[in-house]
Amino acid sequence: MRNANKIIPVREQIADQIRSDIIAGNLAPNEKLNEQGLAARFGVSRGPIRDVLLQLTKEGLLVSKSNCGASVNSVLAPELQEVMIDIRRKIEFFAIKKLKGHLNDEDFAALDEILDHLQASFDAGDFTEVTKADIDFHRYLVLKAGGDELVNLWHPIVMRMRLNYQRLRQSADCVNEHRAIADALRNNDIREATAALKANIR
Amino acid sequence: MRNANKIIPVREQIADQIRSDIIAGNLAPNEKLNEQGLAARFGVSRGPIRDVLLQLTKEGLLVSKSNCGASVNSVLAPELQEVMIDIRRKIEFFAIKKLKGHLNDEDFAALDEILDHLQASFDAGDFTEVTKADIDFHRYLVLKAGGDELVNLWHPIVMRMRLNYQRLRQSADCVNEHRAIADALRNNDIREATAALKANIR
DNA sequence: TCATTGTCACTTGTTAACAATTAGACTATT
DNA sequence: AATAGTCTAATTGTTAACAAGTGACAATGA
Repeated sequence: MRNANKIIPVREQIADQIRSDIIAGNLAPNEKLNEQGLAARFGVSRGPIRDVLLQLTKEGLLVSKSNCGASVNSVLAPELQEVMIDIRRKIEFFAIKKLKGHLNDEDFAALDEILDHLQASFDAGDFTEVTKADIDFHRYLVLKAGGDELVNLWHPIVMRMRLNYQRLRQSADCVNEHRAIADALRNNDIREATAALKANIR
Repeated sequence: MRNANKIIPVREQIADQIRSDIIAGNLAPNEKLNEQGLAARFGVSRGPIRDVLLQLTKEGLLVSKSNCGASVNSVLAPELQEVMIDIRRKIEFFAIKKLKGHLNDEDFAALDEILDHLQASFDAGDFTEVTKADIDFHRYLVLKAGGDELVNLWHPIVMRMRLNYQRLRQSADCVNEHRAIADALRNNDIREATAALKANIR
């Protein structure tokens, strides 16, 4: 049983919020982020804000030039996008291969919960939440297979990809694709799971 | 012609120094880093130090728990090490494929300079410098092919790999392997360059 | 007119003091 | 003696003031 009421540091909460804003499109590419503006918005001083901007810059969501502040990164060149997709597939293929036969009922319950949330968000038309649930689903598998270490490598890639197709492909297939992955995992059918993942990550 | 005397921000200099310390083994895995100790050492306040620790944590060199500080990360599980190698090869293969026919004399001069430095450092027995030159060589190609964007993805992986085989494989082959890569690129022989890279990245 | 220089508001970088949290030692109790 | 509880010192998290850098615009001079 994992810790139920986990504590989330201030800096993580702010980072999540800004990530959401970028995914939701509230912050357009090349838009500049003002430190004291953000500080006022979140009711903290500039210190933690600076921490967050540094983190998001390291993740590739922002770009920052010395003495000039941080702004939202623009889309990747198509060729780099391809490389990112390749790498992300490699990581997640590794994850499901490693997890074959090691997922228990608790894991599937957690995945189902995420899928339900995904479905509900999609029905409600809340595409920001759809994206978050989508990411949560994949993160669960990556975390289980490779721990924080692998998540730290994987996460920036996903966020960078998300930045690219802003809200382009939020079709109804999204839910089905993830259900297909979960079902294949439940059946221990790695070939099918890999195929489903490959179809989903693009 | 690119800017000759480029300015390096304080925070980058400190980060580089700490990275070197970790690579050189002056900072052992699990060793804790004290903020005000580092602040005193570099003659700055704790602010910039915190920035650096955050950065290095995002790079995977350090791990930090809330309110408990940062410490040097330990080695990767072998299976994750394999994944890292795969990903790094993917990135660098992409780089040389893209660079085929696009490297000019200036590029080769820069690579030769790095190789000379590598050779000299190896002869002098300065293995920390050898490692840096090694990384510089690869970084040059990755940067040229994919820009900062790709370097940002690639760099943490390399550093994380370095953390693993501390100073294990600093054989004389190191120089030769890199010369082989440079020569193959000069001859526009991608097959050979890829093979040489594959032999070098392991 | 055009280029150069100086000024000014604004933003980021840095610092030092303060608040909150932790780890370790010490004591008291069973 | 072992354990629980409390205290203290050390460390991290946060804040607000100060220093330094940037970009835009006006003034100056050829």
